[in-house]
Amino acid sequence: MNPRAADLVQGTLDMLILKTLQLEPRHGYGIAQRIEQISRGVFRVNPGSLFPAFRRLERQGWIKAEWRPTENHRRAKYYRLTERGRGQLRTETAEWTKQLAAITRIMEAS
Amino acid sequence: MNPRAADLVQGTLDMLILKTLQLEPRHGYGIAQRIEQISRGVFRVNPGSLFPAFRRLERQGWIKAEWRPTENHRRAKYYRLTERGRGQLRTETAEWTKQLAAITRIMEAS
DNA sequence: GCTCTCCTCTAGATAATCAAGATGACCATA
DNA sequence: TATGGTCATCTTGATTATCTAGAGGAGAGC
Repeated sequence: MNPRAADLVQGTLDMLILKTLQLEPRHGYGIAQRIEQISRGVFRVNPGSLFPAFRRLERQGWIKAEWRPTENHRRAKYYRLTERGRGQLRTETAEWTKQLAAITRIMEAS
Repeated sequence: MNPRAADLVQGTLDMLILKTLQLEPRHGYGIAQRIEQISRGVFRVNPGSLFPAFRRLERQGWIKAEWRPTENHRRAKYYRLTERGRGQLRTETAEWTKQLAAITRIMEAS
């Protein structure tokens, strides 16, 4: 069996997607690629997780999709962060920081 | 509605339980209390998550249970970490560290 | 007797993820 | 023209960790 990429820490995918869109709109495939690259292969996001996440985030009004040609003259659906999406990113980042600190405290308790 | 304790980051409960047992055996209720205390109330582990986790960990041979009286002369099931459990704790800690670094890289990418 | 706290445990629902594809279009090469 | 690679979207079905919302028992204090 191949060395498998780690499963995503459940609950973080939405935050990672929003974060990935913070600077500029991207299409789904590009988002997955970016997460894989920056995580240095630790997270390999699978389409069966990615596309349901897009629908979730769209339904909440945090991202918006638009069909556009890519640089390679192919069609792709570009997602951009809405204003409410930026707010949500801040909220989720704060929550993550809090939980991270809590886990760290437990892991470092002597 | 009361300010609710944050949901556990999914996948970390097993690690937190093993960690809590690292120094000495504890009973289930005590484990939940300790996690809540050290996390300063961020995680409020609920029995419906806790006891299934115990069965999982026991089935894997990572913890072992034994009925014993508490300091208050009540019966309680004390769980202790097995040798294999200590190995598993090391493995999960390493994996968590790796994933944490990956998430941090994504969250800090400019 | 009564209630509070300690402590174990269960049933059912929810929801995020995974595995394993299908589909189609552009592009390079034979 | 045929073929195969890679870009790109999307689906179906299963798994599984968690949550909500309890039940139940037993000692302690009043």
